[in-house]
Amino acid sequence: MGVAERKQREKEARVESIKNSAIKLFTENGYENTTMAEIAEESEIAKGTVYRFFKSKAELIFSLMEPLLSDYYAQASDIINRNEKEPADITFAKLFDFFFESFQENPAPYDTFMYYKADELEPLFTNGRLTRFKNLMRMNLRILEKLIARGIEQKVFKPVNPKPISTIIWNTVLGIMQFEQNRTFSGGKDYLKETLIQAGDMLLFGLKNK
Amino acid sequence: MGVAERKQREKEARVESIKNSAIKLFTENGYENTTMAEIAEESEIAKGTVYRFFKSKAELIFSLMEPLLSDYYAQASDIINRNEKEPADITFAKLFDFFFESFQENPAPYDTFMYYKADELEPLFTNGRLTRFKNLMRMNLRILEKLIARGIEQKVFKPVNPKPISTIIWNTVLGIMQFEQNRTFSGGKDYLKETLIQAGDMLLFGLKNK
Amino acid sequence: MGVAERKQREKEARVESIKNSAIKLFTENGYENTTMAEIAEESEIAKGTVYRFFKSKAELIFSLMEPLLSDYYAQASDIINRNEKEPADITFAKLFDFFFESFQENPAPYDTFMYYKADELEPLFTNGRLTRFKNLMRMNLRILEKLIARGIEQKVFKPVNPKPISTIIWNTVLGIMQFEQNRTFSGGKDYLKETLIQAGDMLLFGLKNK
Amino acid sequence: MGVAERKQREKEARVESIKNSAIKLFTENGYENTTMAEIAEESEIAKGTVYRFFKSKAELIFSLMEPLLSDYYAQASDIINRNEKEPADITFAKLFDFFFESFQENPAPYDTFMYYKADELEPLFTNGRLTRFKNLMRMNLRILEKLIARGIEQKVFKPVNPKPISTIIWNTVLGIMQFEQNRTFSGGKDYLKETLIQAGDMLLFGLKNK
DNA sequence: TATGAATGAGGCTTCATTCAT
DNA sequence: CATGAATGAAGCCTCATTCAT
Repeated sequence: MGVAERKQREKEARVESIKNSAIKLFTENGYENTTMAEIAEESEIAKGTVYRFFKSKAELIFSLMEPLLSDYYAQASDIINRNEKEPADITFAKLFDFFFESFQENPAPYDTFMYYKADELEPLFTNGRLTRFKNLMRMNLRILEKLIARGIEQKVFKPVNPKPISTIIWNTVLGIMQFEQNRTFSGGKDYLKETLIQAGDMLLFGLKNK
Repeated sequence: MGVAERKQREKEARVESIKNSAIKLFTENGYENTTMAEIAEESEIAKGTVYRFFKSKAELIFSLMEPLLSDYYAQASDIINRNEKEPADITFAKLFDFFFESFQENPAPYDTFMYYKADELEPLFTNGRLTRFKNLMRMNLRILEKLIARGIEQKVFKPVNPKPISTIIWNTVLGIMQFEQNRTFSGGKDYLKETLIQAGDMLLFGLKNK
Repeated sequence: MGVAERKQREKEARVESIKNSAIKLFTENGYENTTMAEIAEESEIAKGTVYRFFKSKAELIFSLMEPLLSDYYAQASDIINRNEKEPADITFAKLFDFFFESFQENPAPYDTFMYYKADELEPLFTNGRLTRFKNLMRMNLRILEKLIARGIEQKVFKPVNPKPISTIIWNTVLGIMQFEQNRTFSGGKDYLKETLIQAGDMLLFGLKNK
Repeated sequence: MGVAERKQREKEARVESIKNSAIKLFTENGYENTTMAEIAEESEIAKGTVYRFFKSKAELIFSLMEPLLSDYYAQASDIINRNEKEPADITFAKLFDFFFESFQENPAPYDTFMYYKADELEPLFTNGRLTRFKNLMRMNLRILEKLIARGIEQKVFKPVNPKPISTIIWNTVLGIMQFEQNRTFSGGKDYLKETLIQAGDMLLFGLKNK
């Protein structure tokens, strides 16, 4: 007994390796321009083996995106719900920091996530997955709306409409990440960190009352 | 007399029809998930006819994206250069209004443009097209940087680094549009206009000195 | 009356022009690599007009090949039948000269003829055309066999089997022409005339008794 | 142990099978009139499988033609260089026998080779392949020229120009083979062997001094 | 009658997925 | 379980032919 555990560990290592290869290649070339053969080769395992762990290419990308949204929701709602009395701008800053840190720690999957517009997921995912995915996305928006609404109630934020504002925030961040992904435009230098922090400041500044 | 003109008009109508079908389908399903056959069918013409007007699928999407960036640059640089003495926040507001209006007038091609990250264009475009495309993108960023730098000099804007800020602005806008494109998330109601205007205000507010 | 004739002349000029363009292009690029559009453009007439004169691409190449074989047969059988008493080697030399001269006068269509192996004509031609074409080819071989048989009877030629020998002769000539067609192999210099004459001499020499 | 070997054998069998199907169909219908789907079906494998072994249709026909020319050159130059002192007519006879025997042993690929005029290869092959192919063809001609020149020096052959004569020889042989390929003309009976031997005799006879 | 735009069948090729070993 | 060869559906594009003007 120890064999089973080793097997288990090896299996997990394999899954991890496949995911990493997929993230790398999806990020570099896009979902459609990445073949399962390339992912397999990058992982140094056989094509057939990839299918042991992921029923399809769609399943594979889904398995990269789902936990990201899911975990983020768990953590974000925790931050927001745990500090109900705290001024919303402080909570907001915490939320932003959390996002930024978890991105810095493990940036790869974010790219994959950003890669897709929900519309393109439609032909890709079976109905169940698509629904789950969209729900997660909506939940993440709602929790942010909740925080903004709270800030307004606390008179910490201006009396804005929380729905569009949550969209602005969410997409400012994603847009920047997507954009900075290719040095092409920014002229080679990596401004991602600086840009994200500035964006956080600007957003918070724009929200604050007075 | 008039036959040639009518022919010309019909040809243009067809080109327009193909472009519209392409925009619709690319927006709905993405570039890779749209076939030339579908575009032809949507335009109610034969597959071969599409190729009379667009040498390839890549040529087709390029012809949707290029004029957008190109026209926008022309107009934006005009706005920015024509008002050198004007306070930058005023010019900024004009720029934003211009963007918003031209988007409202003809929103379709914007979707297609937003669809693509430059990385994905690489396998798609021949080198010449890719270079042209990237250049246009960079030019649009630069003109915005120029305006921000001017505002800083005028003490109208805070002393920020114009490079990341121009990226923030550009992507806030694009991110919102991309996102609002699917009602799914916003719950069906169209917040696009409201969101964009709010975003413009927030950005400007975040930039302004005092 | 004059108008009709001019029309007729114009029509014939057009047909001639199309044929010449076809010969040129078929020779340069092969039948499959030549499009009807190219032929039309080379002739400076519209694609549709080509179809006024030639029902199909196959009809067009057929109309280039058929008269060649047909005329050659007419002339060759005339030469052979008119000189029944003459020593066969003399007649053979006449035949060869005739071929060589008519080739020199108007070499283009020969290329087209040589271009095709009969097997490839099968998918190309309707049954009637194919039969006619093969018959012509066979008739040309038979008339040559007849001359050889006569020479043997006259003791002017060795007692060979006329069937294979007629094939050798026919194909030596065609083979050389096909080959010399591209300078590539012969190193740029045009040896066609010299080669054909030498070949005629060799063939005759090989046939002669003593 | 043995599994790898069997796999290897099976793979080779498949490649062989594809090549044979290709030869058969190219010979019967020509390169352009043969589809990859037909080749696959003839080999009783899936279309995609053909592409495991041959990157493209052009690669497939190239792989049929190249070794033929290449091997022939190797053997022919060996025969010619090994017997420098021998009378050239004897060497010539050996060369002809060798050709005839290797053709009898494995006639199929010769058909494919004969099928193409160099001009038609141009749009087909990438520059590297085309160059290699033309070089091989030229090398084969040169070695024959060398033998003829030697025979002239030895006073065994008439003082002819070796260049056109080598062309005559090469094409007499190819022409006959190409022609006899379709029974159509010869009336069903197979005269190929007889014809080739006769041709060899005639050519040698035509060359010999005295 | 001449034109050339429109048509759509069909070819080559790729690649997600299956399956025998 | 792992492997990678085999499969065949599906996409892009060409071009012979038709047809409206």
